[in-house]
Amino acid sequence: MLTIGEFSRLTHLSVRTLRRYHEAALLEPAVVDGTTGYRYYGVDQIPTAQVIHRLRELDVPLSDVQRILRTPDPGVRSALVTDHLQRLEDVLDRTRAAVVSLRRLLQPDPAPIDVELRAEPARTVAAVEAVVGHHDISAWYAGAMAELEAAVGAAVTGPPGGSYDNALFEQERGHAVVYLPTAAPPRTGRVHPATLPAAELAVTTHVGEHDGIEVTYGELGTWVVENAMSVAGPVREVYIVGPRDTSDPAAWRTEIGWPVFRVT
Amino acid sequence: MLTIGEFSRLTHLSVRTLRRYHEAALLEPAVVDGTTGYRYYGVDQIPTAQVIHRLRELDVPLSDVQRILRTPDPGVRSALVTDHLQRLEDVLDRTRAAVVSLRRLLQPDPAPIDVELRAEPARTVAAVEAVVGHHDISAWYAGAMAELEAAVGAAVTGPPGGSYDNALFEQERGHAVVYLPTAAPPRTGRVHPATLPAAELAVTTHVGEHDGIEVTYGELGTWVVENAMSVAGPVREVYIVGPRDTSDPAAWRTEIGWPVFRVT
DNA sequence: GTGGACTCTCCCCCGGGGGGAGCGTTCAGA
DNA sequence: TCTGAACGCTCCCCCCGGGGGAGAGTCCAC
Repeated sequence: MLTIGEFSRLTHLSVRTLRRYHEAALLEPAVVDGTTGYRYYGVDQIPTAQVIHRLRELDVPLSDVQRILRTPDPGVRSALVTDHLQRLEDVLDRTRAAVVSLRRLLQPDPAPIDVELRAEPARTVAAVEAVVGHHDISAWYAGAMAELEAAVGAAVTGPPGGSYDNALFEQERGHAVVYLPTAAPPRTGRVHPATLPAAELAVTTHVGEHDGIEVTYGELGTWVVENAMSVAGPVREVYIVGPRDTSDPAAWRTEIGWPVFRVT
Repeated sequence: MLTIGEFSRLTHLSVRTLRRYHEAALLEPAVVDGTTGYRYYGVDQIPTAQVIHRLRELDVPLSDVQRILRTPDPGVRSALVTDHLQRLEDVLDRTRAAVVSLRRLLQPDPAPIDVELRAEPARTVAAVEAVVGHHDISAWYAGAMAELEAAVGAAVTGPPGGSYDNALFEQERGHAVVYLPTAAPPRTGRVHPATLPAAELAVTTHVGEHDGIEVTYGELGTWVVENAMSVAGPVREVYIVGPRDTSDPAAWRTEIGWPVFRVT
């Protein structure tokens, strides 16, 4: 039996943190003295403590750590861990994107953007839609687009696009639509016909990988306001040239269209 | 002038967060109506908002964001940013280390470790010591060891080593010593003679890169307890084979010695 | 038996947000 | 010109995963 201090020295977890883990039923001392409240740990709890320590270093929430520890089947358990490692990869991607954006933002010479005002008629397309979290977008997009391409096949009549609720960016969660234009939209699985409403769009083209796209959004937003307009409705993107066309990100072209209306 | 809602849509920052940034004097609205308290933002504040957004995505604390924004000189500013990116790299390293440890911990078949009980006599070495943070250790170690090697030169009589306070791991901050053994320890810069006290050490050898070393610590700790002993004093490491000897991490050998005493 | 090290609980603090109540303001359409 | 919806305001409490410190009780070796 080890006192909490000894256990702390052996696991490199602070005494405070150990108490917290006890309270959270994450790592219960082998024995708790009923009268003094003293916690005593067993040597066999060291590996568990270490697993917790590592998982916490990977920013796995305590609740998930608990779920992982309570999973007896090692296969299932390592699947849970792998899952978190995947999430870590996603975080890494976002970090990379933020770095690219930041570099572009801190660039002293921002080239002015070309914005075109365009009246877009309503049109019906093959779409997949969902309420999705900001951070899950790219994974969701990949799945949805794959399904769309399978359903539409060669009947595609233009580049793919998407429509994204502003709430998606403001509250991390919102409605998203991705679509492929086609003459007769099928209805299979998540794919179904959908109508993009007519709108007056302020359109600009983002060149290059998606990582810096938020900066272009900002520039477009500035343009909109400076031209005495206001935004109305979800932003639209059209992937004129994308990863399906070329693997060279520098050649990618993304049209960003923000529905606007004239103020005054 | 933009209302907070409009500004929110344009910058993809939530209204709540914008108010928070105002409160923190991070991003003050261009105009605040004195009677209604309504916040109004200027179009020219969009780039600033975006910079903040990206920095926050990189987990830069608001206080540091503020410092960066208030730095007028673009050179100094980008230096601050680069600094944070460096810190990000360090986080990444720790993440990688945690992943390695985790894989080793979840391995079903942990080979038993060899532990030797050794009475180490006191000895005087050339040392550099400091109170450092857990996360700054590797950088500090690199600098200290470079200084040591420059001071001692060819008079080295054995592999380098270190002694690390337990507080370093428990409270993220503690006393650390790195040393090179030599007959006549010099006194230059941070380098000075120091005496490693005699101790009874439980010694084991960690093979491979340092990333998984915490696991070996745990195994050593288990051994210590199972052999009716208790730890006393800072842990010692001796870098028998390290990056100065070979660039192949798999060949590295690190002796870990934990001062122990027998418990009845 | 005593002193110092250790441990206990309890409360408040941090950062960076989110949810919601309750109320005031704006503005476009009737 | 009125009115109601949408929007804005402040205020309070919540989340996570810890840290600091007070004040009191406990353990153990000398």
